[in-house]
Amino acid sequence: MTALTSGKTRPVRLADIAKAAGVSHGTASNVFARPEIVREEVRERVKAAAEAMGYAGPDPKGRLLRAGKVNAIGVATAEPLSYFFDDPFARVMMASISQACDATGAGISLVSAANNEQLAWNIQSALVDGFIVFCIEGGSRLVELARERKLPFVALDLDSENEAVAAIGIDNIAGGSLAARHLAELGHRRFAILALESADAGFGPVTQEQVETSSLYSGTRDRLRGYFAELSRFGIDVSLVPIYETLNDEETVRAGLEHIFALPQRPTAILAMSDRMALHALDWLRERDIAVPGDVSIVGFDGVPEGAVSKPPLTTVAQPIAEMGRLAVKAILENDGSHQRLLLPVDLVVRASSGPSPG
Amino acid sequence: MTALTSGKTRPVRLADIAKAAGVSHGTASNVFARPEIVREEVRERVKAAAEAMGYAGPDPKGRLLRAGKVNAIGVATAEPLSYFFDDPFARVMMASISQACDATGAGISLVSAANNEQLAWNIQSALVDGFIVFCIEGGSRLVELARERKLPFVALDLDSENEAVAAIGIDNIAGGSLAARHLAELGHRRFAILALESADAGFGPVTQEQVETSSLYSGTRDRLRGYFAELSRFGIDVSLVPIYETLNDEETVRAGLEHIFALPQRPTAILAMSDRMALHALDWLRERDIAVPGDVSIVGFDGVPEGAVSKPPLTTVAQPIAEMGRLAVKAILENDGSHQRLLLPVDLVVRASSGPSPG
DNA sequence: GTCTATGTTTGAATCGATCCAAAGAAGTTT
DNA sequence: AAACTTCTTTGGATCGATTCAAACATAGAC
Repeated sequence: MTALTSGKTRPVRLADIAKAAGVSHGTASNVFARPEIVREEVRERVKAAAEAMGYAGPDPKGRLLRAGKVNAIGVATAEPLSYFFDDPFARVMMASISQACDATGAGISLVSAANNEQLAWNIQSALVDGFIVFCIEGGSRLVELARERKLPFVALDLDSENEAVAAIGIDNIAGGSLAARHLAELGHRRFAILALESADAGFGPVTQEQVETSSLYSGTRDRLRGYFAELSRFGIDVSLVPIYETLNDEETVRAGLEHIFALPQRPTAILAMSDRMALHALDWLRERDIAVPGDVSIVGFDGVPEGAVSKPPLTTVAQPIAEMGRLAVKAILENDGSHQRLLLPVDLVVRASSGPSPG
Repeated sequence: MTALTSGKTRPVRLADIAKAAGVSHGTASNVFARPEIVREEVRERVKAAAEAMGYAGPDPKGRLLRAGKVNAIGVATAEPLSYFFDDPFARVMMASISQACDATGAGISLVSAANNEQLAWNIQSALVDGFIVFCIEGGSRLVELARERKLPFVALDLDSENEAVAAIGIDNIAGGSLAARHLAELGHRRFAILALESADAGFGPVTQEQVETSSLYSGTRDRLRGYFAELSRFGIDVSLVPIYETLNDEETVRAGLEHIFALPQRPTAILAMSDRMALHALDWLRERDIAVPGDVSIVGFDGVPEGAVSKPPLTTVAQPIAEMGRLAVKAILENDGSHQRLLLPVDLVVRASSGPSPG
């Protein structure tokens, strides 16, 4: 019934309907933006013209340029886009970020890319008011790219050593201590550590020195410092504690456990630097009928919801993920030019995966 | 070292650096867009000026207006934003959509809103080249809103009866038949059905007629038709099969099971219209020591990955989720003005939650 | 009949880029 | 020396809106 609804290309601009209705484009704009200041008769005439010509309303592209604000924040990662939907930690974080955005009416743009070149372009051309950067891996380059846009931005996790970038992170050292103390107090003395990466794309057994010297991932380093500081306090010789770095996926976690449990001294307690690793470890242990926490206790890190329903439920160091998401969104939207670095506290959540040492 | 990096507002435009470098704005633009056609000496001069003035590169806002294309697709839902990260089906779908986007270099904008008014505005002002609409609930309004933008768009799930909108869906009738036949062939004769909504925000026991007459959710209706067509074929009186509608959440699923198992004739087989419901049902049954599939068999719908690792693994009707995501993205990006309605086939995936009838 | 207050409408300026036809420069042929 | 290439650069037009000071109407006050 309406005219030309099925026309292929349909470049009807505000100016067109203004002309058709016999008013200036200024008035036509007001009809949509502030209808109350336009005389009713004129308003109806313009609306009728718009309807007749199949005008879809003011094009946001035009408005955007004038207004300057996009009203959307970009969430960037160097991982593929699907990371946001696959990784448990990312999902919880995104859920909290999206709640904060919903509350303020801001949209979310996901930014990422298959390769590095694409990533640069995607960040440079993202239509956003600011960036929240997940710097899980290869963070430094991502942060640099985001910085170059000169938009408000905040890094999640303080992996970047660069003091000049705004960041929201957690106290990794305290978190490590919390986990280690819990197990030590339960009487454990033989430990093994499932670590996150300390250098790009590396996995396998490493030493404390290697982690300390590879400056790229301060999160890994600090959690380890927390573990070791506490274990030393209990008189444990940390130089004998095996550390196995994984890629935070099932395959390398399993490889790590094979390695650890092939050592002469089997551990009674495992410190995992992520819940994801801990959950994979739980599977591996169950398959081998190694009782948790009867034979081996395990403590994760992150506090993802999956940990609450695993078999057994996972003792873990919980990050205030919801709080972090909220603060990140706030930092972007209420940006005042200052860039602060926030260190949030973590919490030990004791569930059933940790118990007294069998010894 | 660099000039005014910390200035509060910093409106450096391309024209500014052009003037500073003593070239026309056209040339300055070329330095960034097609550097190879600019003489090296000039190029360096412009770049130096940009650097000195703290120019972050061409503002995408400006480029956008000229180019017309945003290079991003919007994914819209009437649920809160966090739906994308919480719901298993949505997550798998989003993962496949994001893979398709990654492959083509397109970005993703998440569109949603707390209330209906916000939703309208968010859709009207979203900077996207097209919409993929998740019309799980309240689909019709959402579809209408997206239509009004007159951008390419495609609805996921054919819940909208409106033949004029492009949509990608699955053969719900065939899917229902597949599930029902599988159980009937295993000897089951006493069935119960956990249904999705057939009318807005409704849950509780319903009759076949109620589902048939509430036209809002054709997905629910068609799955039911598939179930009943097949059960009738096996001589089962479908008017005696209890149907309980849930909100697809734990609470209402549990309420549904309480209801169903309080009936005089306990079922030996449950047909669930979503994996999410089926998984909650599995929990409920385990808590009551009702053996699956010993006492009761259950078949889900969707084919989410969680179903493969549940206890026991879930027999289900798998949707080609990855394929749907890919096709949806393709439909937006290669939009040729035509709107097609695609009906994709589904697959029965037999796992351990279904077995011979105990009778 | 002039003045003022109030309510509408106008049209130029602006947002920040890209595109392109035409002009200019420098080097080759004829 | 004129004609023809080839390579660079220029500056105006354009994308689609919003904003705002000024112009214009209309009505009521004096």
